[in-house]
Amino acid sequence: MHERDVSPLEKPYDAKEHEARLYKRWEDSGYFNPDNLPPRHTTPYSIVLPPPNVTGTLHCGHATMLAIQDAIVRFKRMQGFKTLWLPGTDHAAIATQSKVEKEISKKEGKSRYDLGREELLRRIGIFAQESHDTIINQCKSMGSSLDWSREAFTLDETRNKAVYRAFKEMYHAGLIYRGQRVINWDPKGQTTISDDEIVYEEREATLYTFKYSDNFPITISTTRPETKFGDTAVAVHPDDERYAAFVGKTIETSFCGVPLSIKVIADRNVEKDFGTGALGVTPAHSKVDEEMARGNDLPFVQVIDEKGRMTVGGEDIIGKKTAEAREIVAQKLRDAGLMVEEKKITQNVSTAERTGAIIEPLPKLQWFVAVNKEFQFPHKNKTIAKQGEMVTLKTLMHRAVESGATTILPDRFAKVYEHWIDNLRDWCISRQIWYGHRIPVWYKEGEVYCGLEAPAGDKWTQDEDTLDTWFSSGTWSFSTLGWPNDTSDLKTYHPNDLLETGRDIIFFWVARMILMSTYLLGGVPFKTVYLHGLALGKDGKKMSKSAGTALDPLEVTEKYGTDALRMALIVGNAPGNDFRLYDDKVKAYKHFANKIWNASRFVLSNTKGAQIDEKLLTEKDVLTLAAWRVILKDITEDIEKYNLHLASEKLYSYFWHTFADVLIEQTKSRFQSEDISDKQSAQVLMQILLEEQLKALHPFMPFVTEAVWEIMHGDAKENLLLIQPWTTDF
RNA sequence: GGGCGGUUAGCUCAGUUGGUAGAGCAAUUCGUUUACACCGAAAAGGUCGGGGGUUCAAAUCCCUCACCGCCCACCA
Repeated sequence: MHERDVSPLEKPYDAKEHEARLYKRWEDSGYFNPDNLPPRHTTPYSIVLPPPNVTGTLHCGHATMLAIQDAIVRFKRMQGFKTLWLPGTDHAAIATQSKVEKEISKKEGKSRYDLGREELLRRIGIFAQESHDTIINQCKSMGSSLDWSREAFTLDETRNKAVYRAFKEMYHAGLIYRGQRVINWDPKGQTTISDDEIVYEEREATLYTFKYSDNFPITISTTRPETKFGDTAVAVHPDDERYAAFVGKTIETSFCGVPLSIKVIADRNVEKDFGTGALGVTPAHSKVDEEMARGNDLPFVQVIDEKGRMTVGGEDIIGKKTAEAREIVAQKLRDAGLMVEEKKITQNVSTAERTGAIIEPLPKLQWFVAVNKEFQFPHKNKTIAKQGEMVTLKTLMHRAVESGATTILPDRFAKVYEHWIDNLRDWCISRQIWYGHRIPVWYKEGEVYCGLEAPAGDKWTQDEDTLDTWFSSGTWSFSTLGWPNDTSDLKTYHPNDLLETGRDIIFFWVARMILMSTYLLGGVPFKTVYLHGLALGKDGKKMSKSAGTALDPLEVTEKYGTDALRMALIVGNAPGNDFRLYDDKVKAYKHFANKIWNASRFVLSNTKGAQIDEKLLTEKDVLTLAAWRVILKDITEDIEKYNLHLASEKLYSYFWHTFADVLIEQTKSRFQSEDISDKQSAQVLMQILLEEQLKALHPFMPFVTEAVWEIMHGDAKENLLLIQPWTTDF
């Protein structure tokens, strides 16, 4: 039996004295790795960490996910599950490259083209490694019980193989294709981006109403007159009698000195009441117009290049940026008496998430994932579809959730997910940046070959582009477990039991993981998706680094302790809802950590040498213990339903207001009592209650509870609170 | 335009299937009798956004309106 020394409890709880030390004890014990857990841990339970981007440091969003996931993982581990929480980081392609590029440009005035591919990648590699190290240490300081022996990186060798295999299988199935499409071009980042990487910003714009020229019978409206050099049609609503006589005709005209051949077409998407009810169709510079063009067999005329400069127009226009050209064109129209009206309107402008640049739709040859293409489901004995059944990727994504194989919490997000899939278009996966997985396709004189290495023979050149970072993170649930190799980890831990992540990346990531897993493995990637909300500042607005409203989680833990921050991130944070994080809230839980510490001191110093035997309990104390266990049962069920916000609050409330305020106060006289059996009973009761509460609190406040436990049970690794069995005597 | 969330004590938020309104923080009064002042006790504070309905009973279910926030679509 461990000889209890309560002297460390004499002063107030100081998180700094214990945290790094205890984390090391946990790590050294090996218990973060499920393979090392005691034999009672048989049934697997798995979570993968959403890999933080190697773009810098940990923010409150990371702290939130770490607090929630670690609480769940510690709970499951104590319950006796063979618990795996697998860590990793994300190379985050465009985010990382643009960050490094920005720095190089600022410090050295050089662009990526000055450095060249190899040198830029070398620099990014250094930056990524530094960020990685910082982030890993920060994850550890949050107390995260991650299995570091299985750490993964989206760009490491194993993940690289997985990405290649995914690409190859989809390529050969015709689900990845190369095609000429109007894509979202980011003129600042000089790359394509997917529809999901667009952020709409409301801005004021001028709606110009005019005619191309005097001989053209229809007046049109646009906010971008400079694109009209690329018009090949005018579209009107089929029921619009004003223009019915022109439909089907092609009119030769000109625009600011450039000849145009305009076909008048009818299309249901045109609003009769907007502007003049007629719209100039620019197939090369608008996705909507592109669709009309394909339906009506219209030619594409590109008039803007990748730098966002004009390639068509007069001397005074060619080479100008679009915004400048717009003014020149408008002035010409005014001068020629063609301008009918100029009106201010507010308009949603598409901007690039990462660079903030206004998106320029351009026709380009790019790689896409076909989400609507039918194919035969290739897997045997799967519940999501029958082998050979005709399905699309969309079908599979739908079925994952509709079938109940994956449950989304809170369930209202299931509707959001379904709606997104319905509207999904082919996913553009090629990027013109250098940091990332190079597209594994090789070309030679019209031949195309898909492979990691060039085929035998000379003159094969690899596709210059890299893959969208979400293509690789889409494989995360299984690439982290060793796929495409048939590993025992994959058999044991896939599908993951839980995916816990921010509600803002349900489309980017959750949906893509479902796509990849249902297609490549034939089943869902995880059984449950738990979406947490955003950590907001005290003002209720999104924290922003540039506005200085971002809380640095490490500064907060420095001040109040990690347990305090973890509690502040969990209590009152209902699934899916945004929540505010502020100093006072964290402070309240620092006080709670101290309360636990002091109450423990009282109990331990008054029960030295006393036995723990429930048979010694008086009738009344039996009832008190039973009342606690009713609450504990409730708490257990809350955690199992992932209602951590309820469980944590109940624990807080019981510990403080029942255990400390009532029971401890009562025992003060009982410990002095002449009635030996009553005194004994009080000692037994208080020890049991303390132990069971420490266990129950451990997932939420691992450090202070482990520190007390250590005083009670010594420092043998088998006695770590980390692996003590969850109380089940309800 | 479509959808979702929110509106509960001064502030920040809980409230699981309808059954007498809860917590933390702040503010008030009192209290340092050996766990803790990073404390305790007491009292105070709400017609649960407005209106209507269902019910013996509504913060909770239904309808409607208002305001705040978010997401999706993209009317040129």
